[in-house]
Amino acid sequence: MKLTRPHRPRTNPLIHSKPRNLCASPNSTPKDDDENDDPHFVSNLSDVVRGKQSWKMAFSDPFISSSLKPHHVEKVLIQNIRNPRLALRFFNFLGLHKSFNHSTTSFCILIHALVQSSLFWPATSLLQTLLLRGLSPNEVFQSLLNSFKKFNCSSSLGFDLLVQNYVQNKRVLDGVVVVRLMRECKILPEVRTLNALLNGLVRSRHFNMVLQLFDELVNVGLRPDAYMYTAMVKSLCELKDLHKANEVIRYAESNGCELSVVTYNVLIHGLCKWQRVWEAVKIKNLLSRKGLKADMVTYCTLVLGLCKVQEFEVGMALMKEMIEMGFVPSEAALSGLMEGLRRKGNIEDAFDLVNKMGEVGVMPNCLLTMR
DNA sequence: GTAGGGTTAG
Repeated sequence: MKLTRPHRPRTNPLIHSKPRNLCASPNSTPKDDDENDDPHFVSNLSDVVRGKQSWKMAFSDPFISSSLKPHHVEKVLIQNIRNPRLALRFFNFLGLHKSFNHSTTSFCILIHALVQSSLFWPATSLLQTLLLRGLSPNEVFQSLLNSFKKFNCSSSLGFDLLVQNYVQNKRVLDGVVVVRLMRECKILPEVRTLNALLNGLVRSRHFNMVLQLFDELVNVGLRPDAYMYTAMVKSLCELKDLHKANEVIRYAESNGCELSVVTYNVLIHGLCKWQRVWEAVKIKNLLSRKGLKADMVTYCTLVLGLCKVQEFEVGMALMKEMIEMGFVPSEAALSGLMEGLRRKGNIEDAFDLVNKMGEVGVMPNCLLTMR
């Protein structure tokens, strides 16, 4: 239902302060308009936004609605930047109820303002809407940067949100573009943001990109954490640069970074993948010296790695060790080993394993193949 | 938020 026109329309403060350049050609850029604008119009807009009266009422005059331009809104947002919730409500009011076509600048001002107040969810949501406009990562970054500089923002998390958004939408390479632009402007992403990006790159098998990005950021002072080192080790392993993978771990250790068993498991898996199982076993044996313990993944990875090079007896020994330590082997490791033992005709060990498993209540599916 | 098990995007 449409609200009726106010009884005293002349009290609408906006009506008295319409911008002078109503007849400006539609092609004139907002920048040209800026200088000529009646400043009262914008400040009255701000008053209305902050005031108690109904926005619907104040903006019901079609003349006002039609003379309101994105650069006016930008100014109102800036004047209310300390109150991002209010600014957002106004922004949404215009967008939802007036179908107002906001400028990219308005989006960026609000995104930064919301982030400064830790209002990340609405900031992300705004960013998503902005990205629907199909801007290039370069364009979005430049717009964010302009407002970032203009308002002397204390937090650069708006840029992080952009990178995170690209990662979530599987646009990892666009995320890389943004991180590189950030670096050029001496803005460092959060370690968590970067880790999300690096893991996205690993998932999409852009391993060389992981190495490059890591170097670029460490060179400008970023301090990697265990997660970041793990992504590096994984990438190096996939690229078969096992020596460098080892070096990265040594480097992390010498820098006092507390690695978990996961990083070592990644290296162990890499070594197994390239048939360097004995080195992998060595890594596992050195874990206790670092205050770490081999876990299920360590053992299963090694057992499968040993099967790959037909070392079923050693695989069997490790399997026993892991069962003794109370781990229940994965179906994959179990089946791999059983199948190998069976093929080699080592039925004895195979049945030994079946009995051991019976004791802990696990029966491998592959028993069906052992008839 | 990082790891293993045949598994990979665009």
